[in-house]
Amino acid sequence: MAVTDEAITKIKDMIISGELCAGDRLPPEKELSEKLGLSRSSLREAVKALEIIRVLDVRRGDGTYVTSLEPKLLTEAMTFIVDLHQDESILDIFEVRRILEPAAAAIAATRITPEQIASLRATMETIDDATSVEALVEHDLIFHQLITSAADNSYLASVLDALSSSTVRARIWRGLTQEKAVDRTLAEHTAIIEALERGDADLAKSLLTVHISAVEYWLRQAL
Amino acid sequence: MAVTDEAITKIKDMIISGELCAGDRLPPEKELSEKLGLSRSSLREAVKALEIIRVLDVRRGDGTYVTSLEPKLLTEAMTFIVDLHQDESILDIFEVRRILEPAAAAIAATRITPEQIASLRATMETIDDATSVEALVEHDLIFHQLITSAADNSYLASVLDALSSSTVRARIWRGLTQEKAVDRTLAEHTAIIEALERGDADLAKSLLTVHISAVEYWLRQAL
DNA sequence: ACTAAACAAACATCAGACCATTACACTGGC
DNA sequence: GCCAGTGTAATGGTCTGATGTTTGTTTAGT
Repeated sequence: MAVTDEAITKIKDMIISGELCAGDRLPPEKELSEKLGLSRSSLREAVKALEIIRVLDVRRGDGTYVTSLEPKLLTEAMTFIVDLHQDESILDIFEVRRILEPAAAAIAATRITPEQIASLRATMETIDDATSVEALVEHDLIFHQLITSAADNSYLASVLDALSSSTVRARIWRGLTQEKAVDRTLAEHTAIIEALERGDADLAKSLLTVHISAVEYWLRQAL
Repeated sequence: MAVTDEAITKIKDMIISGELCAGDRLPPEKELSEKLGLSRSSLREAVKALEIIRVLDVRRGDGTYVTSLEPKLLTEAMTFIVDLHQDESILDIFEVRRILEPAAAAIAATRITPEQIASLRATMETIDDATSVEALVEHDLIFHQLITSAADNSYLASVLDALSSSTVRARIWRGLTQEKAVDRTLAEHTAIIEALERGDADLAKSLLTVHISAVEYWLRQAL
């Protein structure tokens, strides 16, 4: 194995073993490179790789730290990869969403707070007939994120957020606008909010299944 | 933005725009670094980061290539991150698995081939009373992977594989062995195979829910 | 006590050298 | 003509050392 990959493994092991904890600061690059037995250049490659997947946080002029390692950090790394897979595979991604999002809504229905309901309603009010596609995408993003976060499971939220990255969303809403299907989609959002408010897990789940399937059906035709 | 991060973005954009396709070879490091306007060292950091998340494949003495970008490559990158999140958060991970795996089994029940059924049976026959924990983990890994792959959705398989990384599995089987719960777990595996063979999606789904919930219950007590 | 300048520590970047591996073309033998 | 072995060029892997930039801390002055 290359020295850089060894260094990646060693740093990872230091975190798994507990030698390094969330928030801890790593030794300076020079010192760490000597300890691990490689040059500073090679160590920097390892650190950069761990920074991209949000394991390390490098602060210039200060030092390098282990991130909080919260599940939400998984999103960024996953989104990066999902963004690159956008053609045929989009239907597979939707199949996973159609499993996860209704389940998330059902959980959310039992746990959602009045404040979260209010936030959902607020996102609806930012929309009218003149709203741009970009604003619709933004609304959609927040709407679905509010539901997944109401399910109170960071992993669930992270995976779902990554699977519905904004580049994918943008393409879909552009299509929905052309098909004049925006009204129907927004009406579905309203119905979902009402089901969540009544705590009707079963209805919320079914509504989400219908909601996602509708988009999936449109996509299947468009491709 | 730092030059290295710029380089990462530029390379990513080259892939999204189609300037670089799966399997394509990048220009040599020296040439690419001049084209992007940064030193070879800094470019190498960018390349290393993209290699870790399986976007690039670097072959020493040959060149650097864009990977196939298949969804299964998502697994490795995700596993790397999930491996680092192993304490309290394990229950959240199980909640996601309990949603996805029964759904995957239901889909698998309608699509599974006789060959895949035979492979599942074969994994059962490698096990007896004297089997070591390591071998049990290996069996479990293959068993669940066969089911997710029978669902014929690479994204579903990737996400599930990542969420049930082998480090997590190892801990659990060690616990099951101590609790003498190995027999019951293996019996559940057998029942799942039979449901899949009969194409009974509903039963397969329920069996998976029970199967995962049992482990989840044990975990909740153990923590 | 407060402020601002100086300092030190740490990461950012670069240039250039040399090593190790691989692919490929060439050559000789069959 | 075909194949195996060989050599070479191309390419990534690694190291060293220097310099720039940013940040946090200390210190001198008010």
